[in-house]
Amino acid sequence: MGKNEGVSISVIKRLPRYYRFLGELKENGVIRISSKDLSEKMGFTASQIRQDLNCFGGFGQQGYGYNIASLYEEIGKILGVNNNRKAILIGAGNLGKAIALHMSFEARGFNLIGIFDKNEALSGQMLRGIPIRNIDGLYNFCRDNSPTVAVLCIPSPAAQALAPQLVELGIKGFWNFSHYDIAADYPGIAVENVHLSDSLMTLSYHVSNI
Amino acid sequence: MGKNEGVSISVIKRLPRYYRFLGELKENGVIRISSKDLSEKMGFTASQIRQDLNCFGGFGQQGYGYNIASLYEEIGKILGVNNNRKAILIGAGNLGKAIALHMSFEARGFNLIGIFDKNEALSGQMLRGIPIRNIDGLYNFCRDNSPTVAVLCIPSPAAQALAPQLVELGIKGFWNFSHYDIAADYPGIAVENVHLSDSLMTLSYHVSNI
DNA sequence: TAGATTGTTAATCGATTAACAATC
DNA sequence: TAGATTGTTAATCGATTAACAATC
Repeated sequence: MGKNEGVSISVIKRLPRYYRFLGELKENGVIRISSKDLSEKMGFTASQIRQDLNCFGGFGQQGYGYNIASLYEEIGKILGVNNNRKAILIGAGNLGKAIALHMSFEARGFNLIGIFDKNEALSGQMLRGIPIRNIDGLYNFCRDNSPTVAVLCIPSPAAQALAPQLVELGIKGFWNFSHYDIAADYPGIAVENVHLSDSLMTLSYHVSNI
Repeated sequence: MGKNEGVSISVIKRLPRYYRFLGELKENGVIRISSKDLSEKMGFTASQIRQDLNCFGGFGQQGYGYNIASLYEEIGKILGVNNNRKAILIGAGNLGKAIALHMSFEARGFNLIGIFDKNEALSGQMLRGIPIRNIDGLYNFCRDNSPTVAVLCIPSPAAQALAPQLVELGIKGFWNFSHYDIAADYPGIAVENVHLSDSLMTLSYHVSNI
């Protein structure tokens, strides 16, 4: 791993957006596109697009542009959409349920194999064909199934307490919806903190300062 | 409006994080904090904290640091957490339901006054004490209640079609969970596009490139 | 007063944009 | 071949960090 070590966070955060737009173009039967035309669609500069893509390889062709199908596939590879990583979801409240039911985990490189909640009353209930298990079974489940990613839809204190345990159990990545910031300082652990409240407050600011 | 026009997006995106950490410190009964101590807690540099805060005013005191309660309140004001803007939510599927039930709209400056879905079968069902209405009633509802913010939990094509109509109806801000990017080029309209799929793919990349 | 810590200016760093030679 | 468009280097811009005089 670590082949693309030099690539900056700013570039990486744009990759899913490229993937999205290229996917649409592909759906619409478009075969090729120049960085200039893509820049107009996406609201980036053509220069930035060429720079970004060149972090990973020369995917284009002078005088022609980029082949959409193959660029889409390349970016998919970079993002690991076919990696099929085993993931577990912890917390089957409103948000956890919505995430479990709503997200296309498969299309993004994940395979949701387990759902946990501390609420005994939920145990056995099915979400997406996956049974909700009691959190007590987490240790054995991880030992037997070796998931590598955990989706946290639990309150801050629970997330704070659980994160180190999950690292012990072999979790390499967190998709964290709790109010708590999982430190980016676990060595060798990837974290995406999704702070919906922060996003809502940013919107509040912008609406007030249009 | 537009008083803080010069402030960069990077700074604004950090404000909710300040607000969160200061809120916790306040809860814990801490009275004052220096930029240095705060920097260690938050993982920013002290320099950045002082720069960020000074975009909005001199909230600190030399030799003392920052008073937590008053800084918390100031940032709250900047973010508009007491603005109580009328908001509507469109799309009461899994995600819409979770957002409606899970988010503390009030604590972030919003008052959720209406929920809409095109599915007739959901009409009348209550979420958080708010009845789900049929989307057909949107026009009259907006005319009568003048909401200023719309939360979109609907598929891309629906979001794309609805956005301009909502602008017509007086919506000034979008919290958009659809796959579609609402253009930041509506003049005078604030947009927060929340792309959960993009976040998940970014995590996928990071896990593969630790 | 002396010590601490801010507010603010200057220096550095990184990311974006522009330019253009290479080449399909 | 001529035209188009990339890959890549150089220039610009903005954001972060460092430094320090002001001041509580």
